[in-house]
Amino acid sequence: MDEVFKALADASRRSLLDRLHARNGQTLNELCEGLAMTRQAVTKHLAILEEANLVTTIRHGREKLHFLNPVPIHQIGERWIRKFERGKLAALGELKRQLEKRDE
Amino acid sequence: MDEVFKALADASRRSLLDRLHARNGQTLNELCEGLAMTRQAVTKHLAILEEANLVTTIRHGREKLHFLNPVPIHQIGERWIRKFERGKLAALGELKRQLEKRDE
DNA sequence: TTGACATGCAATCATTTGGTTGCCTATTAT
DNA sequence: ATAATAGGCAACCAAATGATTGCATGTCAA
Repeated sequence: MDEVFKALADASRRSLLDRLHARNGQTLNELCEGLAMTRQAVTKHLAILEEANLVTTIRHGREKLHFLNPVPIHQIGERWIRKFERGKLAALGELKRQLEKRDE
Repeated sequence: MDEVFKALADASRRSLLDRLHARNGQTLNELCEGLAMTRQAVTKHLAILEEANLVTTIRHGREKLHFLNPVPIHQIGERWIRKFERGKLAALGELKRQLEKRDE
């Protein structure tokens, strides 16, 4: 879980996920196109995404195809974000009450 | 958005949010209790959470009360995670297809 | 088979990050 | 008044991070 959060913390990596979401199964060079980064930098980002299981790859000859794995993202939503949504209204209510109390 | 992702990337900060979720409106010292970190380290984490608008504070005499703001978390869920859930089945399907193609 | 293409590996570098220590200020309680 | 309490500020430090460059390897096509 921590690895996923860490992987998602970088805007370049989130944009790589966006690219794969737009078109899945791209090669490293395709993913590099138009980015203000060297290929090696992209390689490192992809390695981190792969480590976090957000991206799966398969070699196809001399090419490496990258596929988005949406499962960990879904899990963040289910296991983490949802927890905070339950207490959401209560939290805001309590905050509002305290803010008003400030003027007493 | 980037600030929120960055703020959530650290396990200590997520655990501070957990603590506030368990009991909202805690002081700095309360949030420090039982943590293997100095008060100043916690202060810095809270500053980052506050900067990302995940935590709101109000001074109450010499105490500073910390409140969880669940809105940015909710936005991550709505604006970011949901996007990937829509393509979820398609993505997994395409991955499966490619994996099978590997053996050709 | 040999040159071009796709990717991998390793060393290096600057910056950011997470943390510490030491001291200072403001507020409350005795 | 003064001591204790709650928090703030600043300098400093080690380690992690994001990125680069240079070279190596593996694969395909002419």
